Amino acid sequence: MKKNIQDLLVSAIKRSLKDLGLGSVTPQDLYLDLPADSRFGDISSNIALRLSKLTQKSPVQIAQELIVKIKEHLEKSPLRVYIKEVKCAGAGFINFYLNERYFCEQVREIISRGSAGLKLNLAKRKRVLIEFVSANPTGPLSVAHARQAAVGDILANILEFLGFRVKREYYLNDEGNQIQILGKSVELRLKELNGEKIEFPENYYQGEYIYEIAKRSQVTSHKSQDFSEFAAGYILDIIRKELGDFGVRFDYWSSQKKLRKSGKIEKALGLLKKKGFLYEQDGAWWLKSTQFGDDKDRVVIKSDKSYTYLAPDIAYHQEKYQRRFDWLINLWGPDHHGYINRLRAAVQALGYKQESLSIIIVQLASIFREGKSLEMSTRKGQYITLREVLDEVGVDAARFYFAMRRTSSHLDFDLALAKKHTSENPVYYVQYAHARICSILGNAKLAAGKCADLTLLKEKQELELIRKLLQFTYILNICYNTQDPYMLTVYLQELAEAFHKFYDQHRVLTEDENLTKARLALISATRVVVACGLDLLGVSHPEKM
RNA sequence: GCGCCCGUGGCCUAAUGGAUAGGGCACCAGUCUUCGGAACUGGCUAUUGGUGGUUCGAAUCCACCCGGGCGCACCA
Repeated sequence: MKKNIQDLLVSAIKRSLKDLGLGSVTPQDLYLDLPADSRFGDISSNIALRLSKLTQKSPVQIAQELIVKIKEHLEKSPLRVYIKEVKCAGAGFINFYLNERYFCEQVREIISRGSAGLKLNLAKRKRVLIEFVSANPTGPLSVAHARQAAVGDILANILEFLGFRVKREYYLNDEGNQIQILGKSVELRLKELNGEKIEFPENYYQGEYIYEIAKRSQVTSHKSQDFSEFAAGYILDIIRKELGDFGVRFDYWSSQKKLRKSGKIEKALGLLKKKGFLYEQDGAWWLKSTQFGDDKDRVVIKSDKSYTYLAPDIAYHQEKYQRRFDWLINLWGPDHHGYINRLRAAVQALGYKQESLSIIIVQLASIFREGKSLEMSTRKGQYITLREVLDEVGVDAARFYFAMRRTSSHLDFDLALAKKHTSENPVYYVQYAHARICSILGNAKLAAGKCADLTLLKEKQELELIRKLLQFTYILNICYNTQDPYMLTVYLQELAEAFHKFYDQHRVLTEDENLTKARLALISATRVVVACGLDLLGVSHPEKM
C-alpha cells in the first residue's frame, strides 16, 4: 500500500524540525489540516505556531526557517513532483500547494480502481468487536435503538473500509427480571382473552403486542407454563427481521443465558477475587471499582447470592477479549452513562488496557411530525418504533437522518421532512447528484477514457469539485478519530453541492472532444465517491429517481 | 445534591484548538430553445446563553453562573 501524501509530509516536517534542533520539542500529535479556503493551499500545518512559545521565537520566523528545510527534504522525496509551492501565511501557518499532476493522478486512480482507490489502510488495531442495540427482547425496537443501529452499523462500515476487521454483535439479555415480567404479562393477557377477569399490574408490559403473543402462545406452546421463553423468542424474531429490513446484520447474537450456563461468570469473578479486586461486606461481594476511578465500589454478588447485572457483564467482556478482539466498541443509550466507569473498572481489574474499550453514548432521538413532537412513554407501551419509521420514511432517509448529527447530541427527526422530495431533504440532494451523473454518462457517446487530459479542467467549479473529491479519505479518518460517522453525512452534502454547482455552470457533453472526455472523467470519479459514501451509510444510490 | 449531554441569526444546523463563524429553512429578487429544476445565482439575517481564565489563536479547553434534556439501585 502506497503511503499517503499526508504521512509523507508529516515525516518531512519532522525531519526538518530535527535539522533545526527542535526534534525534542516536536509534539506527538503532529497533524495537518485541510484549509477551508483554497487560498491557503491544499494542506496546512500549524506547527510553527505551536512551537513559538517553547522556542521564544515568532511563529513566522520559525515557519520561514522550517520551510527552507522542508523544501530541501521534499527535493529528495517522491513528493517532489506533486508540490507546487510551500508558503508561510497569516500568523505562521505553513501551507502546501499541490500541483495539477497530483490531482490528475488521484482522479485517475479513483476512476480506474473504483472505491478501492479510495481506501486507506490504517490497520492500527486489527480486530474490532462493535456491540450495539442489544435491546432486551421484551418489546419492539424504539427510535433510540434505531439510532444506535444506524450509527453502529455505519461506524462498522467505515472501520472496515479503513482496514479493520470488524464484527458486529448483539448482546441478548434473555433472562432475568424483565424476561420474567414479560412472561407473566403474556400469561395474564391470555387469561384475559379467555374471559377471566384480571388486574394488570403497572410494571407489566402494557403494549398491544402482548395480546398478539398471548394468542400465538395458545397455538404453539400448550404445555409450558413458562411463557417467558416463548415470548422472548417471538419478540427476538421480530427484532431480527426489523434490523434486517433496516440493513443491519449482526455477525453474532450473544446470549446471557448461555454465558451463565457456561460457568464463565464464576471463573471471571474467581479471577477478580484472586487478584484482590473483590471483597465481602454486609453479606454482599463488591468490586473495588474506586481503584479505577469510579465514585464508589459496586456490588457484584448481592447478599441473597444472586448476581447484579455487572457480574455477567464482566464475564461477557472478558469473553470478548478471549475471543481475541483487541478493540471493543460498545454503543449504549444515555441511560447507561453511569455504568461506564464500573465496566471500565472491571475491564482494567481483569488486566485489560483502558484504551482497548471504547464506550460511545448515543443520545436520544426525538420524533417530530410537521414540527410537532410525538410524545413517548415506554411504560404505557406508547412509543414510535423502528418499524413505524421505516414504513413511513424508508430505509435510506432513516439511516441518513439518524447519522446526521453528532452522536453525542440529541437528534430531532421530522418524519414529514424526511419524506419531502425537496432541497430541504439532504438524502435526496445527495442521491440526486448520483442520478444526474448516471444520466449524463448514459447520454455520453464517448467513453470516459483513462487517457483523458485532466489538465483541461481549469474552471473554478471543476477545481472545487476535484478538491472536494480528494477530501474523502481525510473525512473518513476524522470519523475514525472521533468514533462518530456523522461527519460523512456533512461531507456528502458538500460534495453533492460542489457537483450541482459545477453542473449548473458547465456542460459535460460539448463539441470539444478532449474537454468532454476530461469532464466525463471528472463526473465518473464523482460518481464513485458519492456511491462509496452512500454505501458506507447503507443508503442506496439509484441511477434514476 | 452529584454525574453525563446540549445551548451558534426568527427556526434547524456546520466548523477532529486555526485564517473572514459555513450551510439550509423562511423572506425578497433572479436563472431553463442545451446533459434530469429533487438544481443553480444574488439579497436580508450572528456580541456562538453569560462572566472570567488558559492559549500566539477559543463556538471548541478550564472555572463559575443561567437555561434545556437525561441519569443517579444489593434493577436490567
